Amino acid sequence: MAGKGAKQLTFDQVPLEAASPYAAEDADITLRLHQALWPKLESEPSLARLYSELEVPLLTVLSKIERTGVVVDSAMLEQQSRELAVTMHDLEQQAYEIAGRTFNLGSPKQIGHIFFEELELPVISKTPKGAPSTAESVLQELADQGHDLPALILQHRGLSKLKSTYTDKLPLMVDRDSGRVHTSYHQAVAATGRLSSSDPNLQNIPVRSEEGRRIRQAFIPAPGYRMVAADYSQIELRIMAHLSGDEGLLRAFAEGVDVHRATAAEVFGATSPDEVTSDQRRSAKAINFGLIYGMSAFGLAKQLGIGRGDAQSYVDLYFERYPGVQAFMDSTRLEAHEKGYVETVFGRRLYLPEINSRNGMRRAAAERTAINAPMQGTASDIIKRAMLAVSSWIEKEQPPLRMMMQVHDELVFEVREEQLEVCSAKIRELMEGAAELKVPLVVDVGVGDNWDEAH
DNA sequence: AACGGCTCGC
DNA sequence: CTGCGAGCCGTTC
Repeated sequence: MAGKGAKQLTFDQVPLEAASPYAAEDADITLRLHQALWPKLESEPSLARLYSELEVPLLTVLSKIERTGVVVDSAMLEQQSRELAVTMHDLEQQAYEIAGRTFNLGSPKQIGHIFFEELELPVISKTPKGAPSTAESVLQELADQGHDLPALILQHRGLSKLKSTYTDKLPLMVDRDSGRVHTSYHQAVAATGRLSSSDPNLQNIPVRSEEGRRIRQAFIPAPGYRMVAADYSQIELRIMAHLSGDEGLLRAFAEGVDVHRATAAEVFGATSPDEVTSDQRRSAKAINFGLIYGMSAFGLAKQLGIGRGDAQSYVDLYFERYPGVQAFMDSTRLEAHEKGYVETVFGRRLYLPEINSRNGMRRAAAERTAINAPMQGTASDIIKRAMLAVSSWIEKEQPPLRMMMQVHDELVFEVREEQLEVCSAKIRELMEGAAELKVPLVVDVGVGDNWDEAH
């Protein structure tokens, strides 16, 4: 969208809109893109195809999604802002009482001074610059030790984030003409091939906390429509199964079992998945996610709040049970070192200039990226293919719906009530068929009167 | 304006 | 010492 304020857009973020007042400008940008990129792509067939058959067609689809926008109930958010202000003021007064003076609850520096100088609380960890950290995990630990002030600040921070970023800001971003909010999607920002979203970012709307989900309740369909959210189930783990070819993991997905539960049964030696405790499942889930991110045993220990030795034995046991995953990780690292890049299933490349760095930290970071990028990037390729398929169907059949948002593994639509069933089924079919992997792709489709309910 | 610290999402 | 983003506020220059 034109007319942004102070914030500077990078070249990659310049929104392209077909059939807009900027059509001539857009055509010029597209031409310059071709001139800049094509010479680097044409010699490599997979890159050339990703560009001309995926990214370029997607441009038009994204442009339409941006222009469509989504209805946000401003009155509901403004009411939430007022309620948050009251609660936050309450928390502030309580905090001043405990601290014995007033201070800015939004200032990590002032909090650090009060905690570690005045109240002499223990320093749990430090920021990269050496200051005592007051991050969420630190406040949580201090709160668990029975300190009241960290608990208050924790609560205050959560509410402050919701208010300043979402409930205050989103109503200001509703377009006067359309009455909807219109994000911008960027195709060439994230190194892995993901889209990013800004002004407003619709890819980080809260969902995990109860208060957060109230914000999603303000995202509503147009009158006569219902909200439909379709998201890929465990897509990155499925891609890990595909890329590694690990038999145990392939079998788990082929049988359609709860994969975290299956992992827990394997790693913790339960005789059947039914015996897995909720704690074991939670640990297995952390291991699975950690693998996708290239996490070390140290990181897993921190995540689970267990000893380093215990975490290492979990990881060892995991690789013993899923040897294909171990081999995949090793060969991915090797490939990254030898070629200087890694690839997705569709041949999208991520170059890793620091993979052979003499700086151990940088090299390790590049190795983690090498592990993660093929999975994150393949998932991005797949949902982009799905968006093209859905878009082609929309153009051909003109179903009564609008594609409104993409959130990495999820597509959100508003669909006329009369055609809800048939449209949902078609969306599921097109998304599940967007790629043929060694495991099935599974899409969960939810329907509701707002984005929260559709999950 | 730039940066650090933090927190929201997948 | 787990990957990829956007964006807020406070602080510093």
